[in-house]
Amino acid sequence: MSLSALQREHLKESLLRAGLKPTRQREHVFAVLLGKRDHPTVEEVWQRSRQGFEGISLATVYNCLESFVRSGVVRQVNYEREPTRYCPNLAPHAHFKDQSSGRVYDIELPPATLDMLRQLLPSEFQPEAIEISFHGKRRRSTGRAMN
Amino acid sequence: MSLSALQREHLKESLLRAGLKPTRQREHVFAVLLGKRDHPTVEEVWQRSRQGFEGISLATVYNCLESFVRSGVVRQVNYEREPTRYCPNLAPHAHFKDQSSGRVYDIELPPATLDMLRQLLPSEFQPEAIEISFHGKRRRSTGRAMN
DNA sequence: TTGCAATTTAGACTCATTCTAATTCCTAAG
DNA sequence: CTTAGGAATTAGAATGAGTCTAAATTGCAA
Repeated sequence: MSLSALQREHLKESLLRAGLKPTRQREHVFAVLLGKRDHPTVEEVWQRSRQGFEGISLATVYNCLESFVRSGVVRQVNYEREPTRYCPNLAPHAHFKDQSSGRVYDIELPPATLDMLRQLLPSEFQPEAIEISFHGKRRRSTGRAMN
Repeated sequence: MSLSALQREHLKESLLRAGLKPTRQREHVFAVLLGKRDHPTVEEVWQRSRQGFEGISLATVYNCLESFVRSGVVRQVNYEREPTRYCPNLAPHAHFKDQSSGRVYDIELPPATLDMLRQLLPSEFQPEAIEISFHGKRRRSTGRAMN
């Protein structure tokens, strides 16, 4: 439930590079985010953060998450107009939302796929981000558990 | 600014298939949507609809747009948490949002691309929709105007 | 120590969207 | 031509995720 030295260092550097300070709250919220590989909403991050950080405020959790996004250590995930979710997986990936459970899964994305998508753009479009999201149903798996 | 017989028929059928009624308001709002090939917000659709339909209410515009989405004649486009936009282009396509102007462009999507994306999913995931959105900057074009 | 700028905080506020309850509209039956 | 009933429309209230504000706190550097 707490950061490794490496993770702490990574966070610190990323924040500083963005002109932000590594604070107790930010370290704690980041640890919470890494502690469970799902895609929690702000509210969920807040609930989890309060265990281990007495009295941290919702506003602070909003601020922390925004600072993570600004410093590039976390991604935002939006589905329709539901509450924004946060994702500490930095590798390029898409998202799949299972409409029965509401859960969001990461789908690995080969670099070639991104390249191919970029090629679809007329040359005057310069993409800075590509977002790919599926939604549908997830059948009972035949293989082993995932996530 | 008004529907062709074909378009009117298409709308009517689609609504009926979804168990909804073709009404004056729905026809008008649909015509407004087809009348300009951009990606208007509800508020924008409302403003446009009031010219030509005295006193149509915002709630009705919300209802109409929802009925179009439910009957499959229009797509929703969401960027971050900005107001939802609506898109009458039914061909498979991605969206590109120009962060300087705020404008959203349609990017044509070859069927092969969608197939390739579907292949990335483990077999237990059954997608019903795939959404691809770019955002970035659009340079001064070297070619002819687009849209 | 002191000063200062960033951060945290509680609570007020915003605003897109949804809900509610009353009216209006259509259609089909009598 | 009425009438009944269900859907659609409407104005306005309610919701709720997210943002803003202003005051208190923190942590660092002079």
